[in-house]
Amino acid sequence: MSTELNIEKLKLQFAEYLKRKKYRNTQERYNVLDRIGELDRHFNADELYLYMNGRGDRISRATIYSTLDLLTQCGILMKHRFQGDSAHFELSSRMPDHDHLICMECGRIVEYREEGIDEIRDRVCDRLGFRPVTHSLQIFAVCHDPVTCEHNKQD
Amino acid sequence: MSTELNIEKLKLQFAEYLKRKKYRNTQERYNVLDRIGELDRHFNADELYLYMNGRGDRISRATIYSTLDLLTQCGILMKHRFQGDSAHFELSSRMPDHDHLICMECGRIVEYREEGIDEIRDRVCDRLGFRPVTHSLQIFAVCHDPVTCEHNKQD
DNA sequence: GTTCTTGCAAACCCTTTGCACGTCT
DNA sequence: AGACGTGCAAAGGGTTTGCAAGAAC
Repeated sequence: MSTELNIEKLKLQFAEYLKRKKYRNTQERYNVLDRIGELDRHFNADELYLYMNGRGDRISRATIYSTLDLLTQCGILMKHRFQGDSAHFELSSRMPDHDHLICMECGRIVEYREEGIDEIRDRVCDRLGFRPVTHSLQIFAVCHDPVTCEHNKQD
Repeated sequence: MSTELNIEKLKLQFAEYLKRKKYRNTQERYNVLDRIGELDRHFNADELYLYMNGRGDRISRATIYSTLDLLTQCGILMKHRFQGDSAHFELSSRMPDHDHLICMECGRIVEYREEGIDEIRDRVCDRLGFRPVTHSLQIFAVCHDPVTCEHNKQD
């Protein structure tokens, strides 16, 4: 829903970033952001590559990786390293300030927001002499109901 | 200090695990655990490989990876994926229930324990219908004092 | 003696890089 | 025109795997 609408704003934000850093406005870079908006979920570089080429865009992995890097640097994307091999990305604006629960049975990733995490983060940073930037609270858990769990693998 | 002493207990725990799973008691497996105890810090597979071969053990990377996997499965080791490429390991018993702060300037990893994280974890699991197993709260921050920070890179 | 584990090297996956061509400015 | 970005394929780093030799049972 709102994700679709936000993409235009994100493209403006991206354009500003490119301009500020003196990077060029290429069609590929904006295409990548468009397609990410269509996906509307966690993805890794190769999933995006396959999705884009599958739907007719002609884009290389090199460009995908390079653009994901730019989008992460300017804060539009969040880059996560969950258990597996590849890095996962998602739009920061999709669900701001959320964390992840990973089901140890089926690997499903559930997003949640919970009060109190920021306070803990700030307390720790204060105590150790750091300035907080961001955090990642990954909860590893198993479902109470195996049926719900097993059948809801993230696609 | 106490780490050294605990290694014998961990070896017993490892032996029990191997027996239960019908895996064999090999010298290499116990050697790996011994050397991890000596390291007494975060490490990745290759650091352990180099350390062991540097001090005279003859052991292959394949065995290192395989044994790290067993030690993780039986809970003796915790496996982390920080920002970089390789997985990091550490003894669970070295500092139970701690989390990590990663300095975004120099990559240093600071361990901390903070009240309230378990409560958040349990609250989230309760709400989402999961049984909590473990968690990992990574705080990304930058130091107030660049001097303190830059000069304390984790070796 | 049989089966599992090891060591080695090759294979593998994800990601980065070098180079020639194409595109933005 | 010049500089940067792209696509392709090859290289790179971390990890896994296939296979023959060796150790545990």
